[in-house]
Amino acid sequence: MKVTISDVARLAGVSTATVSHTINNTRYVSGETREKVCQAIRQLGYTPDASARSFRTGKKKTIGFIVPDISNKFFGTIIESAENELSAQGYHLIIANTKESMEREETSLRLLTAGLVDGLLVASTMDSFSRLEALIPAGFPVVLVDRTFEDQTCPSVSVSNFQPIYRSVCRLAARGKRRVGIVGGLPRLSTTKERIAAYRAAVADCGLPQEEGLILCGDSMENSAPPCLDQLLERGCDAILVCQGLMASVTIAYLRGKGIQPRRDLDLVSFVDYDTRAYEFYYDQVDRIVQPVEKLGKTAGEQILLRVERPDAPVAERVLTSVYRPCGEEE
Amino acid sequence: MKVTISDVARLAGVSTATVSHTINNTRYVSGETREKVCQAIRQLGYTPDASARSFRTGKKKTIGFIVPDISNKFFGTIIESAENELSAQGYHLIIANTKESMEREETSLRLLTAGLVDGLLVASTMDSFSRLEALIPAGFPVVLVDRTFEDQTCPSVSVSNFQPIYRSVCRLAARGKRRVGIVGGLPRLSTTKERIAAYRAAVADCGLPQEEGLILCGDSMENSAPPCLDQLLERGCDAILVCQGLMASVTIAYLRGKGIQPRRDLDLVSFVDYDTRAYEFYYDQVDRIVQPVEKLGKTAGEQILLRVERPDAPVAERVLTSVYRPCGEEE
DNA sequence: GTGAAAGCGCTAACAC
DNA sequence: GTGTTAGCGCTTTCAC
Repeated sequence: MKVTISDVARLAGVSTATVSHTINNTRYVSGETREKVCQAIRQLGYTPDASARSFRTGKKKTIGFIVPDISNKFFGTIIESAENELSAQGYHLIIANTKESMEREETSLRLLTAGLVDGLLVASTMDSFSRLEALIPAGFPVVLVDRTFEDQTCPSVSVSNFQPIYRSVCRLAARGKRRVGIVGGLPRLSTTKERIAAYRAAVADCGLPQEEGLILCGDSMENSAPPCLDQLLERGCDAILVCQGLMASVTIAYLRGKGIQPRRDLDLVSFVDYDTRAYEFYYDQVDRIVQPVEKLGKTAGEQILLRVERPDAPVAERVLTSVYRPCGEEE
Repeated sequence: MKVTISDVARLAGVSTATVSHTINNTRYVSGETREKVCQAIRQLGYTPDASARSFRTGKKKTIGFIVPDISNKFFGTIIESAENELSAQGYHLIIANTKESMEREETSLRLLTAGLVDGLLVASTMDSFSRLEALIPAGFPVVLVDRTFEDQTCPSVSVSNFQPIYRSVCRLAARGKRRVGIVGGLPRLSTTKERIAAYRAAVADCGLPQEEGLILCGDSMENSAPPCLDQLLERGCDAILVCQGLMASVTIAYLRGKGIQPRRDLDLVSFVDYDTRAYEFYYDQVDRIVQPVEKLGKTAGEQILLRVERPDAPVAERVLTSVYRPCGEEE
């Protein structure tokens, strides 16, 4: 049978209150008593039951993370560093994978907010904040990760998109490129929208042709890049921006399959999920936009814990900066 | 304030028992009563509290997964398909990342088995089964994933290693390669040991030189491949097997950086985490060993649910088969 | 066909 | 410095 706190109390000859307090260091216990209790605990092999405890206290010591695609290294890395942060504070991480489906996200939101977790990290695939908000109980701690909304009312941690994209287009123009195409992720996502906006601004400012046909979107999953690339090539692009790490890796391999070599045949700007540098193919032949992925996860972890512990803390929108690293330039 | 089952009962004018039974379909409730209850639930916006429920029933509807490296796509994919399987049955997934540290695995085991989850999936980094077993309460449902132990007493789901490695060495020998090197993962892991054993057998059977210096191990993380490769090249290898997906990706990029091209300069056999085919670099120039990654995750999910629901089911060791796909051969 | 009520194991007033 | 005890919200016997 299961060993309970009363078994320990009985064996140690004290009350359950004392046992509880010794375990949790929540009021003074004399050295002698403490010893008896620890002794009894060891002897019985007692472990406090986590679900009884969280039922009683209302604290689950668990954070949920709703992710669009766990098998994508970008999110894998974010999860990893968030988990680091959380486990250091004694919290656990529950994962829900949506595969970029709004329905799946709805289900997960409903499930996780029903007393399963203390707070929620969400890299949302929703097309509007209201749809998300509707599923979150009032006052429930939530932090948006990577993807934001213009009208959001909860804190977020994301990455700056404007500057690196804008700069990269300028540099392409300076190199004499004229037909610059762009491949975005899912059109409804803030990341995609911001990146395309930055591209539009730069194209206009640099005096490049503003053709809607050079702006294409995939679905943020890996297999969506090739059809976009085919179209852009057909439309005579001499440079292409790929705005998502996974799609960018596929791009390089796909172009190679067609005998197209970066730099020689086509200038490429690609988002990289993280900075492997030397071990990456053509790392010296494509302009790269490096996102602070680890930092994103770590900050997300910090922020959600902050909100869980102090729900009335001011709502912050943290924006981390990505780095633009043109090929051939070190550091 | 929080809405409880008694609030619903009061508003509907029935007992809490009836409310509970209506929600859970656990005994007959007349259409009329059911209607009143549902009405009240809707009106109050009631959601049963998950932690109260799991406290009461002892069922958490949650499975833990102890993983060596979430940011590795191999495990990301396994997690994804396991989560699919679990969420379809109304279960959640808690992740713990060990980063191949035995201490971290110990902590996670202790934490997760203390009433947090109904069962555990473990891709263990332990050097012995006994060390793992010592931390698992008797009768606690556990399924080992990917990595097994000779003396294990719990069920496992893993991948066959012998045949593809053996065949690949034979084929290298047939192509006239003589100095075949191998790069394994962490030496203590079953996967590494099995792969090296298969390599040894094949080398002996094919009459190739049996040199211990051609057998090198990394740490199963991505940056460990290059030093091994340098050594093998120095020792004059004309073919190399890389026994781990992540290390294999790095290998290809690393060799390119050194101007070494697969097939032309060096034959390469590499584990691939999953079968992207066309979108992969040099997919047509390296022999590949494709592991059934999705299947591994799915089966792991199925197996742990089986054990959670019927703890006395026979202990099965499921071994899935990897496919050996020599370059240039379709299908 | 439905209700009353006893807990699940723990924490935290409150009492001494 | 320690003990008593009332619940947390739910499920589930047992009774009618």
